Amino acid sequence: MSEIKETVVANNFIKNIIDEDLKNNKNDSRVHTRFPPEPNGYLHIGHAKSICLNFGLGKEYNGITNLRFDDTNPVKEDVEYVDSIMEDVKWLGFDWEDRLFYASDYFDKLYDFAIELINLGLAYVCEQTPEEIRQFRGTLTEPGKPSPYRDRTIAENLDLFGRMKNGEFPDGTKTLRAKIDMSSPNINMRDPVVYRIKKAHHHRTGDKWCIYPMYDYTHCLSDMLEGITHSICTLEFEDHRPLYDWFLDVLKTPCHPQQIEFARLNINYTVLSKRKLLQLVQENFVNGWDDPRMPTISGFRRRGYTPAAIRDFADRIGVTKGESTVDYSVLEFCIREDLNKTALRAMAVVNPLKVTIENYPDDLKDDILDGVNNPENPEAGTRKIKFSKVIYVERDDFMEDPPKKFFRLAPGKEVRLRYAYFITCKEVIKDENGEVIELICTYDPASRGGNSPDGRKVQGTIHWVSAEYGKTAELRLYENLFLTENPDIAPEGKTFLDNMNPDSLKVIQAWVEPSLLEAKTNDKFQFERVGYFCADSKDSQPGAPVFNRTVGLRDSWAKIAKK
RNA sequence: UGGGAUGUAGCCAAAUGGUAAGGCAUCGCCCUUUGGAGGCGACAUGCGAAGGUUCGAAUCCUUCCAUCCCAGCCA
Repeated sequence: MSEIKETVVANNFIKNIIDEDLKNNKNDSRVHTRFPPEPNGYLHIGHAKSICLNFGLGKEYNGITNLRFDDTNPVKEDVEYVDSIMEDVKWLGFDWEDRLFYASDYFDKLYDFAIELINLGLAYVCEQTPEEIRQFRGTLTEPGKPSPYRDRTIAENLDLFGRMKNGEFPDGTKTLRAKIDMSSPNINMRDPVVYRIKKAHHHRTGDKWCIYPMYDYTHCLSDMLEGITHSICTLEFEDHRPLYDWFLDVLKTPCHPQQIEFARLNINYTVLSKRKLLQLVQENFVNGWDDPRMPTISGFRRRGYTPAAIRDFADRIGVTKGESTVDYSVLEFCIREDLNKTALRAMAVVNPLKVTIENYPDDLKDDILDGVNNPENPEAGTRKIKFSKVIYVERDDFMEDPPKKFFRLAPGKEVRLRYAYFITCKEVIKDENGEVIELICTYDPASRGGNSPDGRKVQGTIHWVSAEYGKTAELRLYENLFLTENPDIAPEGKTFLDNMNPDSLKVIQAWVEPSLLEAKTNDKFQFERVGYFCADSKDSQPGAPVFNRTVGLRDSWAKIAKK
């Protein structure tokens, strides 16, 4: 039985904090985290980092982790997104058990806390327009000025807030604001808005509410209500922490979760911003959120990445407070490492060149050879592959005038056809344009299986597909979606869209071993010497799979050839 | 030019006053019926800079520099 390998996660500053808390018996030595996505888009690899962190901490410290949708802005949120988020978290291998929550579950309680805030004299109903609020807020270097509505009586505030809730006022005409400090150097503390009026239909609460609480107010209280001990978020919320703490300090609450911020993930050649990903989808630069070129979890899934590879990636990149950009090669390493051990091998010729073996008998049928399914795993067994007089080999595996270290086919050179025979190139046939269209070779019948009884060595082994028994299948060859390391850097007047790679998708017909036509959706293969491929989950038909290139194989010949 | 953070190799990232882990990438060599995989080796007299404290500093102190975030009724 093969155990799921749980890599020992490296230490990080958050674990150091938790270790310290545990030593001091803080939170009764409980560890309770949460993953709090807003359902306004699909999850991407950056969220995967956060999911692995939060659920990983829960698991490692014998604690628990909630899934909570931060759904306080109905105009941006949708059930399509909540469904996809749950699917993605599950697929990554994490389980929130019975702890699926929504911030909207707490709207009643949040409303009561707002009343408490008013009664404490710490919140007021403000009637400034958004523009006025902005002007009164001051700037980074100048303090703000108090709103003229700041000193209403508690009774008046209670009345007005109740009427806001009852829908008596149009959108945007009034807000509930916390009364904190208009001259704070931290702009978040300059009387932040706590509730706004939005007569919008909410995906869960329907039309029950027309006032919705803001993030800062909602998040800390939701954490508190769930008994979260460590509330982990990204760096941009660092400035919000004083506000997070303020609500919890001022209100009567049984516990006070600790907000800890870490740096969000960046990867070169990719864009990880929900806004930009949404734009790519809406403006049809890609074919949906799960387009295999997208850095979304669903995109990686469809591309052929595995949950284990993504978890491994999250472990390798670490967790810190320093902004950083991870090299894409780390991701590729993780998926290759996983697939190398698990993917079945097969042969596929991406760019075919016809080879006729002139001394192969015309009437020889059922020349059946054995191929190893996975050299990394003997239990994967072997398969039968039919050989024939005419085959296809990779066009790149032939050079008419090869350089010194080219170990493949060339006039007069002998190579091994994987699992089959040694062949020697005798003649090169060209069309009227001088294009090579066929090779005439001879084979050595004694080298059947790939070894010659006289012990002679060949330098190269190439893959092939029988022209008689092979089939064709659609391959989708993916490249990076962006051409530049940081797609966000664009000249004046240009945007990240101008940095897109026009060749990020190439669709070709390849010759494949016949058994590949029976591939099921999501089946993963290594096409030997080519790369890892996965049967597409959407466009494959029974008997007619479409293969997505997950990642190419490392290609050290390409490096030599470049020199 | 207010406030909050961060600087360790090409890219990530450990170190908690005791003499710079590890991974990716790169470069050698070995092995190989995948130019894959695997194995072995190389890769920071140096921790943003300059001063200082100390027997001893990436870690402590001072000053400086660079980068990121914040002025939504978004999260």
